[in-house]
Amino acid sequence: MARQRAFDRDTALHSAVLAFWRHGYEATSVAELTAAMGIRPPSLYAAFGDKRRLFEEALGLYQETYGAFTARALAEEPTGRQAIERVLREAATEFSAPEHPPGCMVVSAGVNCGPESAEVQELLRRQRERTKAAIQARFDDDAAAGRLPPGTDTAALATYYAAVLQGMSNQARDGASPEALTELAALAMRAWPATAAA
Amino acid sequence: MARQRAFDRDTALHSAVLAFWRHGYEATSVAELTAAMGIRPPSLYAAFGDKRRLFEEALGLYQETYGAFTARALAEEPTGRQAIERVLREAATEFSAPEHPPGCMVVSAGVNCGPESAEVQELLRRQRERTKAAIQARFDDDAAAGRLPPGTDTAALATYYAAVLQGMSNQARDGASPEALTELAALAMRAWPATAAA
DNA sequence: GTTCTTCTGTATCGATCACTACAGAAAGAG
DNA sequence: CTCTTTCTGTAGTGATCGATACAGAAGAAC
Repeated sequence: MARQRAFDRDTALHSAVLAFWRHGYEATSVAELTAAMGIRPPSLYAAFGDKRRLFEEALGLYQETYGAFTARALAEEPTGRQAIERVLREAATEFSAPEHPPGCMVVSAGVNCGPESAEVQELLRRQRERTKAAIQARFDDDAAAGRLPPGTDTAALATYYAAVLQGMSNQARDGASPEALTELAALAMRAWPATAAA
Repeated sequence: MARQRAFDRDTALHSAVLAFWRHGYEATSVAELTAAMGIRPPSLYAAFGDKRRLFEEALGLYQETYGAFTARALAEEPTGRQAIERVLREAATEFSAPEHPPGCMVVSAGVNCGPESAEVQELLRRQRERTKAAIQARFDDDAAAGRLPPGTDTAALATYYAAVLQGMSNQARDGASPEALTELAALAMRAWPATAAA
């Protein structure tokens, strides 16, 4: 029927992920995006709508790839404690891997945005809250199974570990090594409430 | 001799602190700054040089006022443990105080900057490292005095608490209450190494 | 081949960016 | 008063922002 796209949409989207991850939403210009994606502005707008919708798609791809280790650990580990311990341990490696920008895109890509990108900030904030809620859900399982002391505030515990993850992302952006982040993760696990019986 | 300035320089600088604190360095435009400071661009440039130097001065004022609680706690408390415990406790209140933007300006004002503001990012990064080093120095005192188990990695401990502080700043920016942050701080203190003798 | 549709590249839109030229106004020196 | 100096407001600099108008090119239907 018509002319077909001359570039691979998924490859271009992946390049956009890396660009947004490195400099954040606002600081990544369309000119920088088109250069990274190897296309011209009209192709970008035809394929992705506008900069905001491109970011939304990029964030989705990030979650399914680089950021998927969190959901995987939370789903696969038998206990909340083992789940969060694995999340922190894998984050230490992922956040400082040299193959891609440091830290976590969900944590850092929307920090310094003006009011005109309030939608994007809100999108990221909701994602951070979803992660925190998923962590707390596993802790609630532990509490229900008696693996946490009676009366443990699982919401506060989830907030604590969410903050540690965000702090690890910041440290990685400041150049922390995988080893330093792994030590950090191990220290953070010492805050886990002691159970009376094993 | 000559016409004198029609605005109060310190008051204007304080307004600049709040503007930079809220939206970060790059996302705060000169137009927004002049509006917040109640002056016109030529007055800003005559009094402060340019946007970057205004930010440097604003950061200095922030450190002497809103951000001074950290240095104060580290200087005044008798032990490293008491110092970091007070830093976290006061940060819980300061980061979520309704009188000013949430979180810590040193943590959040330079996150999403492009390469053209590398100097500002580096300025903030160095400040974060100074704070981490100041924390570790107090931990080293504790280690030398036998208040920490032999062989304790004080650098890793300082990295951990620096990350917790940054995570608390992020949580505050996401709307965490002073109470939630205080609970977070208390949990973070549970990672403190147990000493064999008291 | 012709037609239709969609993509691509050039070149540009108005708006905003950090920043400043310029002229008038204000205040002390004489 | 005049002179000198510095500040203030208006207005506008070139550059870049996100986003597009337009025309030509590409490919399938016929």
